[in-house]
Amino acid sequence: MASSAPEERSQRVAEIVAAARTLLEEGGAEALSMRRVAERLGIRAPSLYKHLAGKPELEAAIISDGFAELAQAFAGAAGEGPRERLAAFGRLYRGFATSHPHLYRLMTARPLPRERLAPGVEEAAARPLVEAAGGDGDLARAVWAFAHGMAILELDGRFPPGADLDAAWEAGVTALAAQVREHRARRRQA
Amino acid sequence: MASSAPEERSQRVAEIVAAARTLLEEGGAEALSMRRVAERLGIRAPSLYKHLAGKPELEAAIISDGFAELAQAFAGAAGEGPRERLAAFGRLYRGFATSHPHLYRLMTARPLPRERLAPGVEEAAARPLVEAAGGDGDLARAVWAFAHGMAILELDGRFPPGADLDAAWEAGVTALAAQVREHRARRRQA
DNA sequence: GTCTATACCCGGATAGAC
DNA sequence: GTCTATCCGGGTATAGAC
Repeated sequence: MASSAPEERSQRVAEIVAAARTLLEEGGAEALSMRRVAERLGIRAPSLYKHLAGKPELEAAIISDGFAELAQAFAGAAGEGPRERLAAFGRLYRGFATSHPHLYRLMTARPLPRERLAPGVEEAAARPLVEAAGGDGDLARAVWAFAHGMAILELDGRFPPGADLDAAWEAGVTALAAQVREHRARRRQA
Repeated sequence: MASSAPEERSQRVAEIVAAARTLLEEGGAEALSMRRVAERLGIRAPSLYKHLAGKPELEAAIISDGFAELAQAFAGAAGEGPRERLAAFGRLYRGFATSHPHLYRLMTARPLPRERLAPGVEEAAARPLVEAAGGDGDLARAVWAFAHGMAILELDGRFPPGADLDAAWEAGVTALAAQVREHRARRRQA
């Protein structure tokens, strides 16, 4: 069974997910344990299993919420040409990742439990990306790979200390925007 | 203390690292436990601590070896122009990731324990990337982000089932190669 | 020096009583 | 719906046998 959207969750389940989310955002994935979630709610860990199937389902609920919030963040993406659209997408993407680093990691840095997610949330978050890429699926995947790579490598502290990440983002956006423009030109010809 | 290079490792430590590497490559990070490593060597887990400080040091030894192998793989990278050099880099990078998925994840999908690594291995693996990017550090980081994003998203099964990943790689390489060419042109002017 | 046995703490999860 | 008791597996420290 797929995880319910927030509105369909029972009061108790919503409280559990909220407590779990707080633990995750404050202390990362290691801080998110069933025992700790229970402790935060003043109950024992086994009691949680009367409301949720287990930890994977709890994580999936958090991930579903994350995708919904990401899609909402993208709603504010605007821009005249491919260049500005891609740049705006990049700013929002990076902003989400750096604002919710542990949540972002949970959402992206592992295989996605698609069967447990609320239906449609992944697609809703992906759509603005495809649009920013001018409708070309291959290019959209290249853009996503770039954006995810920049975001996750920054979160993990993998870039050198003095690295100018704004400049790296700009270099990638510039390169990919030129491709979007070319793809559009080819499309007009056909 | 930094992890020793393979040649400086004692026989016993080398055997332990080899057993750990096998477990990792065969069963992923969850399969890599101190108990299992010991079992594979016919001893008990606590005995390992006479040879190694702990699991983080064992992982660091595996990671150091991985970087050395990655640097060696890049040695075969050749190409006439920026386009072909970047394409060759991408092929080798993707090949390494798909040939050793669990090792690649251990090396890249988490913060890097730099203090425990054998000195110089990270830089040796990074150098060919900077060269492929034409010497521009910002562009090199954009290239790395793209390559890592493509590799890790493929390993984690995050792209749609029918996605043409060869085409996505090509789109990104084409876009970034054009930037490398432009950077070179600007450099000649100055 | 190298290994063993034992033990502690943490984690996910289940069974069954109230 | 919550409890207690319990199991399993993991990393790790200590004590002591050989």
